Amino acid sequence: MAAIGLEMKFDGYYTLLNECINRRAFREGQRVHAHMIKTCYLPPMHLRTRLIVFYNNCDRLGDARRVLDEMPERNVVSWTAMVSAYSKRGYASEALNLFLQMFRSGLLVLTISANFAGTEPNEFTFATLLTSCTGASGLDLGRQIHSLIIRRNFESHIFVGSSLLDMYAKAGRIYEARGVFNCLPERDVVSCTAIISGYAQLGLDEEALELFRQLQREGMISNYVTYASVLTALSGLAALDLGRQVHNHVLRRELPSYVVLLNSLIDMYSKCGNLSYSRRIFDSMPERTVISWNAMLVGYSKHGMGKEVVKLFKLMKEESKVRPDSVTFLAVLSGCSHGGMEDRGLEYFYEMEKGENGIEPELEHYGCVVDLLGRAGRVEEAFEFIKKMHFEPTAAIWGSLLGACRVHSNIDIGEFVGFRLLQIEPENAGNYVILSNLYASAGRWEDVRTVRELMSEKAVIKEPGRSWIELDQILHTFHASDRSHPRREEVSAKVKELSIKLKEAGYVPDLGCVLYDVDDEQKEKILLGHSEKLALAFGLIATAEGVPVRVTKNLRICVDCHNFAKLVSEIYRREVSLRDKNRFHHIVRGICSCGDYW
DNA sequence: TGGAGGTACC
Repeated sequence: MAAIGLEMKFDGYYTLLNECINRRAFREGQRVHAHMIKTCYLPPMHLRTRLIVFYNNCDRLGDARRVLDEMPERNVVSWTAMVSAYSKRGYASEALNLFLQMFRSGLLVLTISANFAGTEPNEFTFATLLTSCTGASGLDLGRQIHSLIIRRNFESHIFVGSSLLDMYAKAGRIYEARGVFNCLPERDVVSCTAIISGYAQLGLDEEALELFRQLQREGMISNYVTYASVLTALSGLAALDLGRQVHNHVLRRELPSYVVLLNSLIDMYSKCGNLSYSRRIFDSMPERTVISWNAMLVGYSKHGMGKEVVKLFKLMKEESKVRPDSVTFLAVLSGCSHGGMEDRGLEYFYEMEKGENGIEPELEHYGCVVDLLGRAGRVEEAFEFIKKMHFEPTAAIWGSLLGACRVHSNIDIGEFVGFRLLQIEPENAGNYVILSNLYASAGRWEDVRTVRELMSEKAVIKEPGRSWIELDQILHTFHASDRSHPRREEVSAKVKELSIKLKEAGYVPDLGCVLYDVDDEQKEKILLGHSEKLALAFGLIATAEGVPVRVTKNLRICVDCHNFAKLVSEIYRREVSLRDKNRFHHIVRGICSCGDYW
């Protein structure tokens, strides 16, 4: 009779707890737990595990841990429930420590008892644990766990495999990730999405897109996470037509309005140059997270629309329950800078410094201030600001100041900063180019030569410049002095024609942009071979008159190409929208939205 | 008890 009573008690508690888990009803669940204690009921292992799940579900990791610690015996499910909670909330070292504790307890039991299955990790444990292998030591740990997985024969389990390939991809080891993926005996939408997103997150956008297409051909049914991942790749490629096509798929599939997917769409449209679509999606969202606001703010920022940034930020503070985070402030500060609203940006930064927003300025925010001061021509002040920072200045910070020195022709500071930068980042060719630009603008040709010699001494490997244009869902890519495009003859003839016409209108090639030791004629030839000029020329011949030309470049646009594009927009009456590594340049009738500062 | 996902200075 007593046994039946206990069983009924168990059933009752179990049902009640599950309801509380589903509804995340903390108080109610706590009362259920209290009732067990008050009535001296000793819950069996299974029920205690539900308590762990319940507390974790209500964000009460400490309470959950107490339940685990007080358990007279534990099985793999109770251990794994707690490891999972730590992993999900980002407590990686706690997750790993608990796993080790579990693992050691398993070994201990192994030595004293034949029945050790209770604490032997299973596929659930490994799949969840691998998500905690991030950061600096993540790869080492991940590899060690991988060897445990192989020894226990879990490698081809689909969840373990997905988690494993994701771990490698997040550590930048895409080949190893792909190896795990290729060896999976079966695939599902999660493992496929993990590998696609792995490529996209490493900036291997074309590979991500190609794999997405291949897996679709092979029958993968995408879900909203797959679409979000491929949209990230399309944002990187600025592939508007392809992005629209994915958007249409999403609409046809009638996927519910997942915030994550809508955020990806906002980002994709803005990075593909279509801000009004981004805003339309943003306005139609039933709920927004801080990432939705940030994506929209970043969009306006990259397009140099400072006023819109300020307006939207105000709206966010007034009307939204979402609190700005450190990324919001990065977007707002860089938006003010890109939009030529230096004073406003500085005001925001001082507010941050005073602690008015609850967000401490980080190194990146200081970087924005250097940019703001530099753009405003306050180069000395920017230099003093860097010296007073309580962060060690990074190459990005010095790079920002060097850019300001170039635009405002401040040779003294520029020279100091330039050489400082060459010490920190001797392999970055861009730094030599800007320093050389600076000397060239002052007519210091001897110094231009010194910089050039330094560059050849240090054997700089320059990331090859690459520009592309999307036409009818096809990306046409050009490399510097590229002769590989099927329409290369036409393109090169068009560049020559442009050069002649532009020179008549006053174009003077900026030879300081070339760091090769060749004669001026050769330098001019090199400049005309820059990838963005090839893409621009191709855009002019491949699209109808009057149609805006959209070019995307993997690096920052050079001074000469910027001048060139401005003149093209004026003479050929074409709007040119050029996205470089940092921002958009919207050029209309010879005037660029960047105000010639970038 | 479980695996994938959106924003970020230069």
